[in-house]
Amino acid sequence: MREIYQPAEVEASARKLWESLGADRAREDAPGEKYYCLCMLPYPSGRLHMGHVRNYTIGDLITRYQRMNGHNVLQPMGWDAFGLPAENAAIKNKVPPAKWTYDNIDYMRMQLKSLGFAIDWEREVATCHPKYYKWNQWLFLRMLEKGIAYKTTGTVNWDPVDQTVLANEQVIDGRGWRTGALVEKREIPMYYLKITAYADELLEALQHLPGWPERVKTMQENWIGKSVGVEIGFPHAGGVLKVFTTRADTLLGATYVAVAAEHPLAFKAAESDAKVAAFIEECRKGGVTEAELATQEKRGVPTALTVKHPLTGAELPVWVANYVLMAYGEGAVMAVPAHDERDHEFATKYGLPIKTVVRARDGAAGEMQEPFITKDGVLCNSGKYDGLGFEAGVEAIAADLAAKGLGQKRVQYRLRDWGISRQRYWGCPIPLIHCEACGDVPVPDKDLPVVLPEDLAPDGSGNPLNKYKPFVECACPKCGKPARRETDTMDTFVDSSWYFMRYACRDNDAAMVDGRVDEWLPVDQYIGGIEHAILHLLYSRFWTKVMRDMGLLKFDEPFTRLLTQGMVLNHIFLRKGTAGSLTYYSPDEVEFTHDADGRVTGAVLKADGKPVQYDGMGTMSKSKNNGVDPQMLVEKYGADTVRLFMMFAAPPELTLEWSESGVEGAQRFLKRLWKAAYEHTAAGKAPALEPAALDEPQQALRRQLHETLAKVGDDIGRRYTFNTAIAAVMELLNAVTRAAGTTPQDRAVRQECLEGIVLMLTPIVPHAAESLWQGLGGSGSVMAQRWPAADPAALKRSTLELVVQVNGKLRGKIQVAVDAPREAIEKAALAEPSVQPFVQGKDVKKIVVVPGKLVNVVAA
RNA sequence: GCCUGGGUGGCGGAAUUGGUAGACGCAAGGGACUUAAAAUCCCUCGACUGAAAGGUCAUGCCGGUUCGAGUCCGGCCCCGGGCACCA
Repeated sequence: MREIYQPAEVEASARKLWESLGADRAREDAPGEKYYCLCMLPYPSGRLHMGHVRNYTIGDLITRYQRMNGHNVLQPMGWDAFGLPAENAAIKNKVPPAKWTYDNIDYMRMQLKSLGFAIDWEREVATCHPKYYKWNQWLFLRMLEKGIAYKTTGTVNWDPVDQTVLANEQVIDGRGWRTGALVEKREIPMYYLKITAYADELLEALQHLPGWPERVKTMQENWIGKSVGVEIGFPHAGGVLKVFTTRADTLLGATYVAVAAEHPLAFKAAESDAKVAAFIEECRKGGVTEAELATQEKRGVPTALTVKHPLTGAELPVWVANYVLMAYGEGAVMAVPAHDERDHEFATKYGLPIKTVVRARDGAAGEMQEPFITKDGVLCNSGKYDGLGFEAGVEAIAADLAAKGLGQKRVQYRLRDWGISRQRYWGCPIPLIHCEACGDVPVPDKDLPVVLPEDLAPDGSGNPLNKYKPFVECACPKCGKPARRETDTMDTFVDSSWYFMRYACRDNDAAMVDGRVDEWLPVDQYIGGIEHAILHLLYSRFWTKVMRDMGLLKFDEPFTRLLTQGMVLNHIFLRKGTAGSLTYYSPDEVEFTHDADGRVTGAVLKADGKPVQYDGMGTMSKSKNNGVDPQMLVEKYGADTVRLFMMFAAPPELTLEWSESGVEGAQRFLKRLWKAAYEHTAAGKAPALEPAALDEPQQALRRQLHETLAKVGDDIGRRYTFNTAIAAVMELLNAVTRAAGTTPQDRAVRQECLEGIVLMLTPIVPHAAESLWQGLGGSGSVMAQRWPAADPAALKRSTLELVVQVNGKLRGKIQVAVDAPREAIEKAALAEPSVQPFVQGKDVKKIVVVPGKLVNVVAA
């Protein structure tokens, strides 16, 4: 081996070796149990950023670790290649999205290769490729046949100036991003997938995913939002108004009902009431996001309509209110101001009656403050229901309602069906044809894929497919008459809901999936950003179950274990344009300004010296222009240093604020390791290790090696705390460097230590490990080596150190035999000179002994 | 607003099941080597106090449980992530 560590040379030769060995190819017939290690596929935004490096380094680390443990590992890679940023780039640079996307893929593939990830590139998939998205279309048609896909209307953001639908991201402070026009809600026809039909299974199956983080399961559980309640009918002149409530017990406290602005009753009221009509119109302003709806001021208008209380027959006024969401339940609520926070706020604001029907239990502590929302009370002012608790109250009232045909218990989910229609060009075409005579006609399977023309360039004013006759104009597959092709494309979440299956059978043009999918899947380890905790992961789970029910595959859940990587954050700087548009500036185009005391006062753009707005920390992304390209670092330090630094910076699940400081430390460590190995091998071949012949310091060093092997195996294999694994290896190297002995057994122990260090680091810094392994005299590629196991014999020790506390404060340490009895430990602790002053003259009340850890003397 | 995480030295972080707070690394300061610089090596490095040994305080804030709390409980503050058309 060379005297000096030269990353560029080391990395090039390692990659050449691995390529010649075909080391990264995954073969179905290779020995070892299969292990599918998958990272979320990147959007080809142009360049990798540090979030990608973190994600894929974790995946590569696990891949290589599992290979060393004898598994036959598949690690593929692909491109989530449809989506909005390509259209934005097209508008800005006048390049067709396809060219922009394919160029980006080429560059980013090169970047991934330069980082040395052990990816099987022969399985690469790009979702914008017709051979891929053909199967989106094929499965969509199967879903249509089964009624899982259906058509109805949905609400979108409408830019009245550009006459186009806007993504939520394109709505800034309620205005269109390009026109600055106030955005409106608009109802348009869309295709939906019936994910709600799987709500129960999606919820229940979370119980059987022990390899998923609790927080992700909790988030999905709350997202699905199962609630058990009662659907209650309020009769009125034109029929019955249905509401859903989980608090049917409070029905006698209902003093009005409120409906959403999009509710049929609201429209009916508006026919003869200009104020109601104006309010509905007012509610149409603004965007459609839940965050926007939930934070707006609660407002409403009364209508002339009333409904009858289903039990008392009393007339209750109907209000139209913006806090009632059409998308949840029935789009209408019974309002019980005394026992619901939102109803209370609304009733107080508009002077509506508040009737208390729940009081605290007799003898229960706590004051009765309004609104009294606890379920732990008893009914009052409710006639025959007085005295009942929550559950008994619900049961009794539900039974009486059922008898009248005005109520039934049912389950309500917060989860809504998945709208997949997008009024956008750069996506997978929805395979339908609209015929005046035959209606919506599915494209026959033989005509799939419906290929997206790749040379169109959007200009921001809507989907260019609409104006492109060769695409739009077609013959009806049923009657042959001229017809119009659907120009909406699919949500890109469709593309990413099954890509991990296609890696197993990418070469099969005759079927979406084949038997190899059941061989490789489910994914053993999935790794990706926490931002996908709900949507992507839920859609993939749903999609898998749909395919299972169609007999296309045999598993129920796509991802057995999930590691949610923390976001890599960076500063965000922006300027607001005249029409409300935002321009984001990269942190390296910007400088913070400071006052005389060094405090940050603001930031200016280097180019013009004028202020920019600081928008806090946020995820590295194309849209915020705050991604850091790893390429400079890779070129300067090499891939291994970048990988090591990234893994050492923090545990994988933690959010990370980007900082480059520490990269040099990672490089320094590799140089130190290289130097230690070089100096060791330069002195000739080390003799064989004779464990029985070791002196005390040699034994201690060897024990540290084996303790480190045990810890690092646990940190990587079980805990997934790669930072502490690296720290332990650093400590070991420090100990090896300090032990300067040159006897044959000193050299033998050092050889064992260095080999262990190199093997432990192989998953993290594979290129350097390859050279070091060869240098230390190892045979074959380090890629073929097994993960080193700790030798129990080397771990044995005869004494250990216990901490002595007095009243919980550290006062001393004692050495005791491993098998020392409790009495001896207590005696030694009390006799310890540094402990003496704190117990002298005091009454020792109790001595707590935690075996192997500490002694705590309780004295007063 | 709702759901879900996080907050520990100058900085990234460690402390795995309630048991030594600050491992490992960065930055900084001092020293060695060098004509010099870089690189490398050695030492110091939470705050206050003390000549030292040591002592006291300290894990966002307030309170609680416990022999013992960064870790558990209650209440707040701040910062991320998601909220269904960014991916």
